[in-house]
Amino acid sequence: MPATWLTSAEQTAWRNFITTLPDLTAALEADLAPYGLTLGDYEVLVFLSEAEEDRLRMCDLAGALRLSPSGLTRRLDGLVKVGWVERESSASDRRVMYAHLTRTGRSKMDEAAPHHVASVRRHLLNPIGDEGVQKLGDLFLLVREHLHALLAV
Amino acid sequence: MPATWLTSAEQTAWRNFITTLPDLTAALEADLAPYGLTLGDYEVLVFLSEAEEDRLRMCDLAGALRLSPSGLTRRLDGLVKVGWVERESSASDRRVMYAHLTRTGRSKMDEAAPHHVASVRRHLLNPIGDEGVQKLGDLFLLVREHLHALLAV
DNA sequence: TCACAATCATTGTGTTCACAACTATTTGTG
DNA sequence: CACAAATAGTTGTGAACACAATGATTGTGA
Repeated sequence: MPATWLTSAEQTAWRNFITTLPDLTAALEADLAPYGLTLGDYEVLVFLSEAEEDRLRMCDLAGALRLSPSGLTRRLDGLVKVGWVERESSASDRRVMYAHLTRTGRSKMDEAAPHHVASVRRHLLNPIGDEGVQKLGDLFLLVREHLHALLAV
Repeated sequence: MPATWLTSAEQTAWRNFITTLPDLTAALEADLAPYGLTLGDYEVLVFLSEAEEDRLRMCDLAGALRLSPSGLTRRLDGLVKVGWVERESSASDRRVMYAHLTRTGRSKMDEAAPHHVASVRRHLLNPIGDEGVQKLGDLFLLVREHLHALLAV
């Protein structure tokens, strides 16, 4: 029966988890900074680069990034300014704006991605090893499924 | 040798991890909101409640929270305003201000903590099971050690 | 056909944060 | 003892974000 407090094992697991997270993201952010990208910007480019025709509707992209509509508008402003993303209005629905990865954005991505991947590997995947990677994926898949089940209610 | 891209297992592990994190923190935040606390505020109270004499120097607290000095000042403003934390100047070193958990802050903590613990259990610990909890602690201990080794350089 | 609700993106408004500059205090050094 | 350097905390400025309101467009039902 769930007590009102954490067991010792739960305590250390939870503590290790939340205290490490800020340091991990800071390390990834720092490795990405030399390329003129934040982690948030990079996520935008990733989603666009994997989308059909290198573009996504603003609202879909906002949902994928867990970002508010205005937050996405503002973030895209920066990427548009440097020319890595452009806005395209839809022909079929003139309400929607597409965020479209430009050719230079794609090449910027190609330049930064290997270093970011190396960064992820260095700070997270290598330290936990192959077995840890497998386990990490399993664990957060379970958490993901739980949270999705909540939303469905 | 580390390739420039992730293997399939690495890919899914990493994706599961980063896509789940925002949802997890949002769920924890939502469960804490009814008690008038943000996750950040709660962290402040936790550190203070575990400290010697329920108080910490501002700079130590900022370091523990990975917060800038100004960020901590602002965050404390809110907690001071509702009377859960108070500022105390040190007798021995007149530069330092202590953040001190008040009696009402302590009781607020006692009220909210069980629910927050239940929230952590519900959204993270239960879905991954006892074995998962153990593994989670192990994994992030390794990451933590790696990151700390970096800082030492 | 027309009105009305729903949807999509943008533009204000306020909050929170980090970075930099500043004041106050302590410590180290000649 | 005096003065420079370091440390602690606060205040100002700017960036990034969420929420609410607005403008624009679509589609649905009378």
